Amino acid sequence: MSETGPVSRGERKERTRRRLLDAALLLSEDSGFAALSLRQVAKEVGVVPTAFYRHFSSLDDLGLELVEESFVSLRSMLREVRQGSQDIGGIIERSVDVLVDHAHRHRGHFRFIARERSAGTPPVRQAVRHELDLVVRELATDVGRFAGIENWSHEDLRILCELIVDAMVATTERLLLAPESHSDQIAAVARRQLQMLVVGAVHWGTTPT
Amino acid sequence: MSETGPVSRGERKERTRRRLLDAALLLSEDSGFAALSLRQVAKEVGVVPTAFYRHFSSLDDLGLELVEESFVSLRSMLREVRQGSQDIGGIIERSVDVLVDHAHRHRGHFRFIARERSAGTPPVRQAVRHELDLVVRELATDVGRFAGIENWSHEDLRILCELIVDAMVATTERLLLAPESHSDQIAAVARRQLQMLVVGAVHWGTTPT
DNA sequence: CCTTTCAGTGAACGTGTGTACACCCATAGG
DNA sequence: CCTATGGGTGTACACACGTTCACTGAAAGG
Repeated sequence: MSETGPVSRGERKERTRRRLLDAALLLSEDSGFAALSLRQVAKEVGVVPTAFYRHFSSLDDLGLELVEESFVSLRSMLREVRQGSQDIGGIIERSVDVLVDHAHRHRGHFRFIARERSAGTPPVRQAVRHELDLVVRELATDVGRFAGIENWSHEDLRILCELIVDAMVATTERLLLAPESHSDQIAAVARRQLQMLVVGAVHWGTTPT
Repeated sequence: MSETGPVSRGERKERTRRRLLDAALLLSEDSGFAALSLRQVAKEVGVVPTAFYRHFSSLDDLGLELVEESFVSLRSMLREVRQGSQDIGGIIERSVDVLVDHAHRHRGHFRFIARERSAGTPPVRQAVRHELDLVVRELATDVGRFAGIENWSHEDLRILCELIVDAMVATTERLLLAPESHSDQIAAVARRQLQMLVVGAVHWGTTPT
């Protein structure tokens, strides 16, 4: 718990940069990144407004950095999900558990993605949507390995994964906007929704629509 | 096309009120409702800032009004969806067509719902989420009438409809953030996603998970 | 040791913000 | 016709905003 003071100049700079990023993430919780001011962020860090420019050329610049950071968190979650049991029931169980865990541990990042995907200043929004698109693709290659799915068209696979990602983003929002005591119930709903999606996928192509 | 000038005092007031609501909706397109100022809205309407208070006690007050308006649009869409063909394939086709149509005709309202559901000032966000919850419930009573579903638990029905609504909100965002020329492709994806969900629903309970 | 680098300072600018207040004057209503 | 109502105006305030500029002083580096 000892506050190890930074030593070198570079370390000091990095430290302030971090604090700016963290402050921006924290302050945008309430009303979103677009309703954020450079001066608020600087004040929160305890630094004069002009010092901000030593680290970022604009708030949007900082925002894009937050997008990258947030998706590092998101991808670390995906990695943790991948290394697990192989039967479908177990994967769903595990995935939702990991989602709940990561959503709370990286609350700021996950909330940021869910929020700025639709709101936020245009460049930030666009960056988030682009990254989410990549995540959908990655998920598609993972999901494509499952039994009974190998012969799906690339397109159908992407469509299914888009559905999954949208549902999980919505779940994340619910998790982070409700009191933490509701987490178990929200997780139970998410599990059931994934199960429904899996049932749909398993019977896809075998059922006349 | 004739600009019928208002006559009575009440009509004049209502007209200005409308213009304020419309201006707020328009200006919040870019960066969201939370990043909006009273003065911007007043200037857009061509009225002095203090005149705003003759109609709303605060921006949030106006925002809550926009929530109500937006869900009037949303519900008019649901009504239009309901009065249609009865076979499942037809319903999906019709639903997506109506969604695309309404999303473009009431662009502001639909974008507002999708955006402020996760961003936006807390009271507005909360109002949108509450209304969406009601819509999920309404949809559940509709969907519950279908063959092969009558014996579902109330809970499973709600969970399925939450999935559907989340998917359709995500679709709406895609529709309104992409150029209108992509609408057909996005609609095709939405149809396929609804089909997958229906397949899942039809086989729900008959498949061991 | 002496110079250079550079994260952070502090004052200043023009502009935008919410809100208070006294005012105007066309319409509504007796 | 004469009064009262109430949208809308104009001015004013204290404060927040982004950005500029010249500056300081401690660490880096030859």
